[in-house]
Amino acid sequence: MTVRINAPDFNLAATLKCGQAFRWSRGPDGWYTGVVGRQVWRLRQKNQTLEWETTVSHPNPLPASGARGSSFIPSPVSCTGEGQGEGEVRRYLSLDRDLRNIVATFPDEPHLREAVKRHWGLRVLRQEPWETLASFIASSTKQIVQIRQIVELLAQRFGRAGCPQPAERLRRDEGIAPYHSFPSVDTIARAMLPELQACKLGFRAKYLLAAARRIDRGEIQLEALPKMEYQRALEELLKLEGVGEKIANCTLLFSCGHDEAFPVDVWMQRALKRLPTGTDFGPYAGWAQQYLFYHERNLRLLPLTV
DNA sequence: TGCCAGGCCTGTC
DNA sequence: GACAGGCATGGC
Repeated sequence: MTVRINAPDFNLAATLKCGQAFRWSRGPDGWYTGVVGRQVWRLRQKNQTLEWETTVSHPNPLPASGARGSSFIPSPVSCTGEGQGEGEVRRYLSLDRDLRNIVATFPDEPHLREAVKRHWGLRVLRQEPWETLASFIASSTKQIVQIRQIVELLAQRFGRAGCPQPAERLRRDEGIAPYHSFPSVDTIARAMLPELQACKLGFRAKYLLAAARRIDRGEIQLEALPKMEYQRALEELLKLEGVGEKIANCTLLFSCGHDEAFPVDVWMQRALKRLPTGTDFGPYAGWAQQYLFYHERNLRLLPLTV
């Protein structure tokens, strides 16, 4: 079943390709396929209408071959939107936010105006905090294509096998692997370092493992971050080895609703040189940042491949 | 083949 | 406090 959602002021492609999420792929039919939680989602935009399809996880999970932990296996008729509300999609894509009001708070600078104009409709996602944190721990001095590869390897090795869409389910019999959810905190916490290193994490493997173990022990409570003041939430994440301000701010912005979080990487350093020193980006600095980041990438003829 | 990548840690000054 | 070097690995 395809659910149709009214989505004004929204740009699906920019939102999924702008470097805040690593698990979305665009098919030749224009559908974007990704894994959100334990579901496979398909999204397609036609003007102001967003089309959404999803799977439903099986009520009695079975182990997946090669994957650690229990699996979620599709029921034979699972590839529908039945039982799912569009509210979940609207929340994930921040369609419940008023983009015009957000952009109205941006500083009136020509370069930022141009970035917003070119990529109008880009929205900051509300992803799952652990997946976001882990993905950005893996991102350190990695190209985005490599981050996507690492995240996929982690999911295949430690995640739960999920439901491919109908057409692909047919091809699965020909050797197409199923989709996998991102591995849980406790699954990574129980992993051995060489297992993580085998996912091409390199020196980042020890940081991911240490973070998972501390979170699993309850020393850092990710679920509390969205409710904390921004500065307090930042300090919590900075307690983790291998997590500096850049990774912490990515986590707070892309998964915890802290709109003021402002990650600065090498691309943002370049973008900021185009703006007056000390520019105040306001309460939605993170949203402005994401427009600037994506615009900078495109100016360098490096549109993010999804 | 060399440079660089959505960084961070550590040692040195 | 500022800065440089090291860290793993692969795309370009």
